[in-house]
Amino acid sequence: MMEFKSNKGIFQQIADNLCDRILSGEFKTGDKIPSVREQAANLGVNHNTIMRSYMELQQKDIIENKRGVGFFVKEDASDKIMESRRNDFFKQMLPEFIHQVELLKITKLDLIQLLKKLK
Amino acid sequence: MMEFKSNKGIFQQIADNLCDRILSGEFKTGDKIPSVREQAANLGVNHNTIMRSYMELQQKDIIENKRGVGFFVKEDASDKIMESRRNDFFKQMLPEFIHQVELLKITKLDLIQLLKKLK
Amino acid sequence: MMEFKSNKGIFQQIADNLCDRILSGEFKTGDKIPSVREQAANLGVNHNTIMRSYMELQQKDIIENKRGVGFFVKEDASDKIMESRRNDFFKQMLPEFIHQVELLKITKLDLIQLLKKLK
Amino acid sequence: MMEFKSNKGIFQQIADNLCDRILSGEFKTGDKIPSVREQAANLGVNHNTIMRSYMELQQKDIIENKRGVGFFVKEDASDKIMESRRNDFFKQMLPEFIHQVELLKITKLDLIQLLKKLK
DNA sequence: GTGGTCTAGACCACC
DNA sequence: GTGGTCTAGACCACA
Repeated sequence: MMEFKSNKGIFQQIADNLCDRILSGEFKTGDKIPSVREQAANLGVNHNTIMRSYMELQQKDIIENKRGVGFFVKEDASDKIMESRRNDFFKQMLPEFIHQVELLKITKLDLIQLLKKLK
Repeated sequence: MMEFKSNKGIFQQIADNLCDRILSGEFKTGDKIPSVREQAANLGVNHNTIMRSYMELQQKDIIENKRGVGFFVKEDASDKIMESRRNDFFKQMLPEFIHQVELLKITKLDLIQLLKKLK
Repeated sequence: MMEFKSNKGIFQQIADNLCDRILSGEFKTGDKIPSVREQAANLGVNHNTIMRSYMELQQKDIIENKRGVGFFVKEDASDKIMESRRNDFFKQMLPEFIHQVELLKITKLDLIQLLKKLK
Repeated sequence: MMEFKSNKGIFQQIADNLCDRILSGEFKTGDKIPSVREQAANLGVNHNTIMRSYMELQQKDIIENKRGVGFFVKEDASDKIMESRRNDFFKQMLPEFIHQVELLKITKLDLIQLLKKLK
């Protein structure tokens, strides 16, 4: 089973979670990831939902399918994941973050203080 | 016209945008904001969508409706907006931001450099 | 209703068919194509199947979605379709064709005769 | 090892490949073809898949099984393959080919040029 | 056993 | 009204 947030699609969260596990080293290049239906059972989710996650990751060249055998982690999967996340961060999160900081009139110093504390 | 992001509802983005303009001082207490239909034409959006934005803001006590006349900015609107944004920022955005920074292995120094440049 | 071949996925055939109709000029840039559920009813197919067709075409930049309104033909859709088909032809069909011709020991002259007759 | 296309079954491609080699004269009437397990190792494929290829060819009277010894090329195998291919070519490939050529608006002259170059 | 596709039907957010 | 997601369950081809 797995807990799902309501703001993102379940299939997205499953894909993200798998990426996390690849980044953490749990799955490495060439490793077989859980089969669609096995994963569906694990997470208590319909197999179509898993399928969609896997298709998405396949399109992003993170996993590949060996017919009749299963899905496997592709070479450089970690790099691709990191790159994609970096992209999201710099193009979406960071600008919004800056925008909010400015609107809230949080000064540069305040912000740096804030970040120091929290890390 | 206005560009809309795909991750948030259009009505949300319109409401947010109006709040931004209130915070910036473009609209002050007692000012009339654009009529629903005018706004709809400006933004190239169905008027029902504008209506929903305005209703949302009315519920948050940021604007009020004078029937047959239009919507007007309420007293202390800026404060209410700021308070709500602060809340969102510290409870949602900041934690997520920190999380991403850590995942991407962006160092404290990198981050501070980044923020200095961009502001 | 629509007749489907068994060798290709239904969703593929539906996407292809829509492309054909774009190429034929039935749908032009900016036109709204039938809504997912309307199309589903038209073709006697589940709406998920139509959805998949449309998603595929959206990814290929042939159609786009206006939220809450429907799917619309994008600019240069015809060009993109033609390019994609050309690609398929030269990278898949033509080589296989040549291969078969050689195996069957059909001479250049025979072949040209054949093509002249049939066109 | 061998590269497999995704549009046809692997077992099909293996059978086709073997036929190609028979046509080319690499295997003649009475020759023993590679054993199932040897072939499986060569192609990096499950032996069941090879088995299915061989069964298919056996049914078409192209090879035969001598129990405990192996599979052997039958008499007139080449002729049977050729006949079957001719059939496929004229009933399926050629019409589709013509259809695509017309869709892509490739002129008769272009086509002939193309075929001259490639052969 | 593996993926892949399709259906029927539900529920949701958004316009 | 529009798309978008999910479920449950079925069926198929392929390895």
